Amino acid sequence: MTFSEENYLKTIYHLMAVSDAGISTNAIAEKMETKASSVTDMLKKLAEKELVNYVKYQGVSLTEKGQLAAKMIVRKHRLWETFLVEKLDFSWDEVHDLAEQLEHIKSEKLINKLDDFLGNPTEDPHGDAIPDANGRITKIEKQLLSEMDKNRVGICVGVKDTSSDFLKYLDKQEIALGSHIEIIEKESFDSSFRIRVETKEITISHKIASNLYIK
Amino acid sequence: MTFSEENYLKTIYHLMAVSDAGISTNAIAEKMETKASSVTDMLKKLAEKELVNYVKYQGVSLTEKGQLAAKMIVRKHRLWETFLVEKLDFSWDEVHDLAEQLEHIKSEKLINKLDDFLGNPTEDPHGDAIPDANGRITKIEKQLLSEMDKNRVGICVGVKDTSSDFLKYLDKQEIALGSHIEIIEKESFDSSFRIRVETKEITISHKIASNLYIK
DNA sequence: AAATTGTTTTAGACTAGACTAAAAAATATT
DNA sequence: AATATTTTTTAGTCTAGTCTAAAACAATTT
Repeated sequence: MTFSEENYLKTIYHLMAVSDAGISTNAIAEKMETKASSVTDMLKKLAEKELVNYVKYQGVSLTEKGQLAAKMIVRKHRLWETFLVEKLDFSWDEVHDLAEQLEHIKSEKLINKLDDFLGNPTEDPHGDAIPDANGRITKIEKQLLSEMDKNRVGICVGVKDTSSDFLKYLDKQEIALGSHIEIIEKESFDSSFRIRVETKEITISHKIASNLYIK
Repeated sequence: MTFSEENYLKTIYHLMAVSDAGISTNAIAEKMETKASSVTDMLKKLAEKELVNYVKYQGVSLTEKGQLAAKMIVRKHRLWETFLVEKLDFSWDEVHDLAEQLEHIKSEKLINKLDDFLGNPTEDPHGDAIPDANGRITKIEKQLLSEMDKNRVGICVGVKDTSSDFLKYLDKQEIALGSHIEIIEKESFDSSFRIRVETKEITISHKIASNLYIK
């Protein structure tokens, strides 16, 4: 499988996680910052290889085979991210682009050894689940902070947006995975939140709250 | 720089280490298992980028810029090999192909952090020197076992041939980097060697002896 | 020095993956 | 239901890197 094929599979996989319906050509094109015509070409190729179900004008979905392949790419991506943060001391906002490269290294043995080396983690540094060698995923029950009620408490277990900007903002506010969070007040006017992070009280916007997962 | 460009640079670098004369198109083609015409095309491209000195029909050599680029690729290759053996517990005959992939990951920061993580090694698992971040190489004074006299003793510090077959042979004979070697006898008829490896006495062919570096 | 042999380059073709522009199909609007 | 708009596909072009076959050059032999 080529780099490009792998990137398409991964993108379709991520889009399918959001909406189960057939994924549109345009949605893929937008996410990959490419043109719809390029997507169509690739979809034909992937369909030829039985990695996607593709019917002209009706979008695609992954086949079983495609889904497994995609999960293996996600597995690699998240294991490498974990390696970079845990072992090489990168910060969580730096690792995405590197993992985008590393996820294409071809070797099952390597990734399984890396998995062992890291102690078979089930989550990456952003709180996302790492599929195991068989593609199985340990679901984490989590909730968006924005959907929680006043006075609820919990632990920050993940982020929805993983953009560098957002992650840097969290660092600045000293919000990290594992941080203890308590909802002190919800401001109905602008939907902002007054929360306590460990011992510190801060105000965060609705946008921030809707990108933080709490358990 | 593309993968392909990097592979050409690396190949030229390795060939230059053997003979300082201009490297021939054919030599490159053979080493890379490609055709001479493909090599010519690429040499033009590399010359355009001022990575090689190329004059039609007269072979190539690396420019300063090309040499540094090549060293950085070798640096990455050897650091990844070291990582695979030291941290992930691969054997020394398994790591080459993987490192061929990993050496193309683009990030200075990553490779420097990896270097630190490994404790800034100066040699890889085959005893080859690892260039530092500036391209500087710590020369190891070493000698081919085949060029040493009777009764000399030393430590195995490297291998010339790094093929999987050869390395597996060494494992079988329990010859490793750091092994204590003593030359007991040189057989003039077939140039074979009777040597002691640690406490064990064995006979090795001239071919084996001429691929082992001793200090 | 001419002829033969071997090496290197050129010319032209191919593939993967991307693109633009135009055509076709699907969806939305009146 | 007919039209307008949007989405998707097709057709054709481009680039990087490879290839084959033929031509040009270099080296060797006679």
